[in-house]
Amino acid sequence: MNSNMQDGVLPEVRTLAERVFNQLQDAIVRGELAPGTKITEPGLSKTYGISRGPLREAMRRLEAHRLIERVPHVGARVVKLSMKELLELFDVREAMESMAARLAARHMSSEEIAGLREVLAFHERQADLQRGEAYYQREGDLDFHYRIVLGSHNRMLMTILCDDLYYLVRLYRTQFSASGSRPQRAFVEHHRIVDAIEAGDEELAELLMRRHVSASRENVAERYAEVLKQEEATISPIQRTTS
Amino acid sequence: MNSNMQDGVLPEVRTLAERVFNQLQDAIVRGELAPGTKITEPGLSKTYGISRGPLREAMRRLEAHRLIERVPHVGARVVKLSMKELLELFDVREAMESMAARLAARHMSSEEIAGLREVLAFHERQADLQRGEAYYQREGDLDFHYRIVLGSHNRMLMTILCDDLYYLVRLYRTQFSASGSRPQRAFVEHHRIVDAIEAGDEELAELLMRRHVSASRENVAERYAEVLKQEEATISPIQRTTS
DNA sequence: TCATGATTGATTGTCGACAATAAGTGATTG
DNA sequence: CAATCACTTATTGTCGACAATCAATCATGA
Repeated sequence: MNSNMQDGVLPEVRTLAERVFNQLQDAIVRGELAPGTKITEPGLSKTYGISRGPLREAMRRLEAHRLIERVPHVGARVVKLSMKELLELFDVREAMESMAARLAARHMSSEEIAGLREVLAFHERQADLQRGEAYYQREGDLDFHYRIVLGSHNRMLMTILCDDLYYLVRLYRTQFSASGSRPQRAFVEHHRIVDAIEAGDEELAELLMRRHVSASRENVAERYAEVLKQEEATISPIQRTTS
Repeated sequence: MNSNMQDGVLPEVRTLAERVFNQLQDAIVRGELAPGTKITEPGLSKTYGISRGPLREAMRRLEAHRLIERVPHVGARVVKLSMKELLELFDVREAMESMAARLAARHMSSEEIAGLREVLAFHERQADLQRGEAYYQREGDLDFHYRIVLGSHNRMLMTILCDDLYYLVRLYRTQFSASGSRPQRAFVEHHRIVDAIEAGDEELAELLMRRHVSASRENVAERYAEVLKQEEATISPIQRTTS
């Protein structure tokens, strides 16, 4: 079962601009185009073998998805998420995904819930096999959240979260090479959330999802504080002399 | 004091595409371009006196903001919000704006809070003068929400709400010619929310904002149910014969 | 030696024309 | 008479070229 669907229906790439948009999006999210890289239209135009017209169109869409940043008459560069912006992203996710969980508890069918349980079981099995390899766990986590958003049956929520924010989440994970967040605890939380959804307990589902995202945020913030403290102790003295 | 600021700083329209984007956005939101209207590139190109290049760029941005809908090789038309989509919009707003209120309670400076109070007072004075004229009340309501979102100091939240969703809200208000929602009660709720923010009570600010948006949603849903029931009783018999 | 100014180079913004696709119209056939 | 097919027409997708703008470099002067 293909759980990595794109916007519900596969988009049927019928135009050049769309194709190069997908290619660029992938390249950015996978880290092939490093954050901060300057994007020049003639450059990409040559590498992808198309004219600047459709390319500009693709870049406009990338800008709308916040994957690149443009300045008029100057150019575009791949976004470089700061930790501040990452924490902002978590706040938005906390708000939107907890609402998604509430709506999922209201609307999800028993088939959808069964599918959700399958996703959970599948990724736990994978996690058992390859300990330490956090990659699949991360993708699995995103799959789980993805499913619940779909279960909200709210198209606007789906668009904002799945089409916009999740690409940013994946981008962050490559940029910060963020290690998987609290594996076993996350699994337990996932199960509790599904339980609440299955019971149709909107309040609880919302609350649990909220805590889940919030805990993830705190985990990141904490790790960030450590890194910052270490830099404080090592780089700072050098910086003092050079400046 | 100009409370109708756009993205914090006025955008300094430096390019044709940007200018025509703003013009089109205004035309759509004000209802000059009726919902469902087909948009043709050569047509707009002539009316605005520019070539198709920047026009396509503007249309891409409109599409990203969900103000028009495009189908490859077919064309674009102005969005026509259904009641279902409107209720979806309210759910998203409930989630995002309650989070904004929480963050506003955490971060808003006393100057910002004072400004917020001014906005409230100003619009109440206006409402006293022109009873029945719901227009200013509606704009005032949006101003209030706008300010709180800015007070969250969360740029991602600001972008999603102020740059994307609020234009949809205004579009809805022209499409459904929605009458102002519960004037005096809304005013009371606004004051309570500001009180909570000023007290730094995150939980309460969030809860009150949530109820405020939710009540607004229920008001719309109720009104919609009435309209639906009336149509059921009048149009339906005719429809039965024609079909 | 440093600051300021003009110049050059490259990149973006804009335009008009051509090719490809889809919808509407009319004619033809079962 | 209805349905299907071909054709016409309009609209979108794509391309290459020109103009406007910005950044960097180099020269000039204090």
